Amino acid sequence: MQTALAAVGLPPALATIPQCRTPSSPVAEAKGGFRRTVPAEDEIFADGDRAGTFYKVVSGVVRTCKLLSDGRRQIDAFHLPGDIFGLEAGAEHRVNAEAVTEARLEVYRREPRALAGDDGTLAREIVASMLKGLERAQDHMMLLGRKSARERIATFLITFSRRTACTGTAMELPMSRTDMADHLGLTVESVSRAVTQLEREGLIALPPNRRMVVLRDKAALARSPSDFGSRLVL
Amino acid sequence: MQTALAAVGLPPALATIPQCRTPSSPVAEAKGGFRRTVPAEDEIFADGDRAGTFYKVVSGVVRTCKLLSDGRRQIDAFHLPGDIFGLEAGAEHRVNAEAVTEARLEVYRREPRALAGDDGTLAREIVASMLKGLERAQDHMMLLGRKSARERIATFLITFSRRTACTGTAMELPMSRTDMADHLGLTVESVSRAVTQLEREGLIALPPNRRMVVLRDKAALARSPSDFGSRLVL
DNA sequence: CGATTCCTTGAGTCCGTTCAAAGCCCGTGG
DNA sequence: CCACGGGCTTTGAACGGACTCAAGGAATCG
Repeated sequence: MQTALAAVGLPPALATIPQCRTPSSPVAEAKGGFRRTVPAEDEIFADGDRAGTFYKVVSGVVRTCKLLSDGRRQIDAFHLPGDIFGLEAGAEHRVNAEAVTEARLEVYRREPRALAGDDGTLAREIVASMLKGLERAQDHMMLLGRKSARERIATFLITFSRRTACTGTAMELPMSRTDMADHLGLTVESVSRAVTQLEREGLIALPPNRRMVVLRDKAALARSPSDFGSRLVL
Repeated sequence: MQTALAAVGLPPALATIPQCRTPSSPVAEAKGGFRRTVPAEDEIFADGDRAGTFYKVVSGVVRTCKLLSDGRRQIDAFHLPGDIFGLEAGAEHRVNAEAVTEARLEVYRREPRALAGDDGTLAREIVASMLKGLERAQDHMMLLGRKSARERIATFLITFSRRTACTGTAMELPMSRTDMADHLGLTVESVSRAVTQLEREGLIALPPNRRMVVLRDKAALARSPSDFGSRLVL
């Protein structure tokens, strides 16, 4: 247990965190329910809601986003199975969360009581999730601030394929082009054009079903303009 | 102690974290040193370095950034006194950290030993810092993905004035225009033009010393295109 | 007081947007 | 089984905001 926490670089004692009940049954329970199933496109919580709970994705895909008063939208992240979202520093949520596909969620209460039970697994997950989220946010800020439309699509496809542990070349994109656009800081039209361009270049193939993509050359997609640092591949 | 942690919405038991020594003396110590002073523009750590330590800003300003192989740079955050930076999910740093101004830092070892001593204050700070960092990252992604140059500058000035708890209207910007550009996803020229535009509009004033700004109308600066959600001001 | 560096300004270009329309899936119902 | 309808996606043409390239100005430092 200690080693696990140490692995994410934080004190082993963190493992004592509990306070959030460990789910027991795989299906929804009476009292409040530890699980929740949300239909595609339904809201999970809204910006401004009291942040009394947070969630872990069991299956499906969730998006968290912010809106400006004039309707502009920024999807800050897509959450895949295993990901934790909805944790806030303050008392209220600061993003909207919606199901992209039908999603099964594990719900955790944020309140201080109910410490008992947990063996620290969840605590470790939470910390790891926060750090991972920050890391993804940093990468995404680089994408939003400095990459071209073509690079954004290429990076997105590669990143998503890695996150879904997609082994082959075919991959399903659960979200619409509009969602991709609002995640990548582009318009739908630009997304479409960039995707088409990658297809013409032979890096990807686009089956009739537009939610599918075939990554024909992952290496080329990944090596658009490489990052410096750790995994620098020269 | 428990209440403090609960305030950030995480289990009180987190407070038991320690593992990172609490600094004792306000000046540099022999063994490894708990404090470190870095001259302006000097590197603190680089992308790819082993992430054996993390830091808290005592005074001065620090920037963390990523680079692409072709030189494009994205500053993901400026860290002000009290902020914690350099915590990583993995074994290596994934950003570069440099001092913007001369900076005094508190250095914490990440290793699992040395649990003793801390009363949980640091643990709470770490968690709060991670959540705060994530929140700022979300806001910044909205800025990078969806806001115009003028809006980016306005948002940046307001956000920075709030973070520095700048009470009056005059504010010092410790970073160069280039740093602002690389933080806001713009070019230096665009930053300069947008700043000039805000001045012409009377929202700000620009003293001869270009590192200074006078926020003549914070309300107008803040209300560019307002966020929805929690603090919605209609 | 000169030199360097940073910041600003100008002119022209380009990428992504906007506006508009057509194409394609897919579900529905005849 | 196929025609129809609606939403999503793609494509086209023109526009515009930020970028690039290039110079000029201002402040700071030696």
